Amino acid sequence: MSTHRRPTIRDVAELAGVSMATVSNVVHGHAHVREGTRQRVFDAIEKLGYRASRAAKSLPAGRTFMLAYCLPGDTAPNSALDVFLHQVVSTASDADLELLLFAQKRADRVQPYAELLRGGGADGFVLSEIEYEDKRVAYLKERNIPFACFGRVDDPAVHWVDVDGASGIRAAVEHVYLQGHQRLAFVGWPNGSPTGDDRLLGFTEETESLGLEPQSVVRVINDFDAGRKAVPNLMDGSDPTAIVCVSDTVALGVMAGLRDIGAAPGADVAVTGFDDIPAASLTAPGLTSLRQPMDQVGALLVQRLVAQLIGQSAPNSILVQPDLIVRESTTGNGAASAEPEPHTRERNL
Amino acid sequence: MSTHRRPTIRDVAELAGVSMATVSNVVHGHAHVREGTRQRVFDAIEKLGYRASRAAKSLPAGRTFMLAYCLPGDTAPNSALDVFLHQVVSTASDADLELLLFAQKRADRVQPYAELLRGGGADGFVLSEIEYEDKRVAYLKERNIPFACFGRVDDPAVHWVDVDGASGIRAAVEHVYLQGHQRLAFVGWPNGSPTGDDRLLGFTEETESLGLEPQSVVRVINDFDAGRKAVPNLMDGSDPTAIVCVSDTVALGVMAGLRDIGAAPGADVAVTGFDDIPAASLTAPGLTSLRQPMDQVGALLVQRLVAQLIGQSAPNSILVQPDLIVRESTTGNGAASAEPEPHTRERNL
DNA sequence: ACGTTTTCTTGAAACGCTTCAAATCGTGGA
DNA sequence: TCCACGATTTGAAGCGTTTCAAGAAAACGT
Repeated sequence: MSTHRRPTIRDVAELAGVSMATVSNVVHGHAHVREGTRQRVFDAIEKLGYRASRAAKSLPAGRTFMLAYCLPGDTAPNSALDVFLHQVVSTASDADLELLLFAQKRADRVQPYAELLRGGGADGFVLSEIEYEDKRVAYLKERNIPFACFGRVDDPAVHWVDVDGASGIRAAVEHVYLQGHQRLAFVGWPNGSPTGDDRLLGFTEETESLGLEPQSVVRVINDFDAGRKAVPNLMDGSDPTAIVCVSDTVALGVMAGLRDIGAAPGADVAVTGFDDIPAASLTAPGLTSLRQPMDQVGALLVQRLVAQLIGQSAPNSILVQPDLIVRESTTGNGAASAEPEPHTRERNL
Repeated sequence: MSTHRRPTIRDVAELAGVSMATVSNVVHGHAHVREGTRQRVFDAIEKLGYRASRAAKSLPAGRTFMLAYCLPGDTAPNSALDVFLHQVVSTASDADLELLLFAQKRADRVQPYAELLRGGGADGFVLSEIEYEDKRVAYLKERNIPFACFGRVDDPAVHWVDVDGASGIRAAVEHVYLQGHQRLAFVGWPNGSPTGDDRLLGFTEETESLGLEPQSVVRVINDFDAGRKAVPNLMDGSDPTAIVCVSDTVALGVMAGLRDIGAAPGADVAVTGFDDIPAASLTAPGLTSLRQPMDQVGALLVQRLVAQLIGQSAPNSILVQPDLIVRESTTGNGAASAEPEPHTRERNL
């Protein structure tokens, strides 16, 4: 019952028969501590299970020993969040940092950051869902607060990590090309998102470089139905044999749309997506897609952040490559009952 | 360039011409502060944009003003995490609490909690993925640390919130029964998980109560392929016309398995899932499923926790009801091109 | 006008840790 | 043996808040 008081540095000092200052020195590996003393202190620490309290450390240090991440405000499902967060937390923990989560409530994207900073804040921020001219970037940069972005930023001073969407799409195009497809189409997002624009760029670049004639491109919002409804238009003019999509959601819609008009995705028309969301492998035929290495991204972001915190310089921007995951939507054997790769599991939270 | 120092309570005191203690009193709404003084202090606070630093508040208070949540250790996709976390963070924020995220690194489920607590900890924990005889529950309870579980715990003293899986499955059974199905089957998880056992219970209860003869039940791990491969056995003996599944992942596998043997899910055999993962609506036919109200759960958990923190008593356990989302997998019009409900969108992180 | 109350304010200690100038130790050279 | 000097260790201040006993001010009754 007696909730034992957490041991303080004073308890350790007394047990080891030294002053609090010495304990602090030992803990911080400061020079000039005699070996015997160091040992006694370590023993005491061990015995008491001592660990400096975050709050007490913060106060004199003027740092919080925490990073912060703002959950996006909308409620759209974000299937990669768990992997991403897990990696962010783990990497941060390696640098003895913890992760504070906060959320955007209103439309204002900057306000939650300002609010958090007023109340003690964090030592640095991980940003995601970067948009062109992102207000948050401007806000944090102006205040000299360390941050790292998941998503490219057009400012050489800003640290960012992004997935090379263009390169990913190029790989998808090359893949279907090697499967013998010559007439491709691209289903993209509306103009104006860094991610969408980048992926489209990959499509035009690669089809050109393969010497294919200009291919048809349609743009829809990121939505299953939008993809589904885009199919009739798409098959109208150019009559493509492969449809490269900007996202899995759209691609799955396209697959449904193909079935609506009596075409078999995978067998009659190849389809590729992007993101490798769980649904891509929970459907038959499985959807060929590009997996974003969210674990890498998470780790790199935190490393970037930590580098800033300890004043190290490091390259500011990094592009990581997505992996092409080939499934039956581009290989044709749609009814294959043997899945090539182990399926991921879905859990209850 | 000059990174303005965050204003402290002393700055406010000076500007308002009062002592720090008075500022503190005003902020905390303590009695006996003259109206004029209160106003002056508020003005100063407003003008300076003052907010007490979390760390400085923590120290004398002996609390951290933070809740903590441990991300599950494995890397299985958890599509509902974002909604859940968002709600947890928002609700916590309403009580002026922030959310600290940490992660399990090794197999030991308790160790990360112990570690976090040693280093300053948190005022309370939100647990998920509760198992029978959960070690974490024992650990925290023993130490008198406030916590609330997402998942039922067989201990009246423990605060928990869970989704009523049995009731959800009963609704699914009733639904397919009303569609005219009499021969049902259940695809469940291996014995031993509170969630899986509960859902199975709903199936046996409801089929019995409907006066149906004992139905066949198979158990598989929570995996697409496992569901897919279970179909042949299932259609062997009892030849069910409706298959109720313990999860969407399994259900999607079952749908694929049905196609493998030439049956049309939705048209020939009805299929239901559980969890309403994004994939359930990103497939054709859409999968009838039970949506867990993760937002409710998140909010309730935090409310439970806050009640403990401020010493209020409140009912310890709450069951929330999942919503049956009917799609074409049980209504037959599998090729319908008009989806009944707006599709959710998938984003890049 | 004066002693009492009652209402407002405030000084200073305490929270646990870091820091740094100053004190103490120990050792080699004279 | 004594002193200087680097190696160790430590006392005490300070980080921003809260708290509470105690002081100051306003209000009251006579």
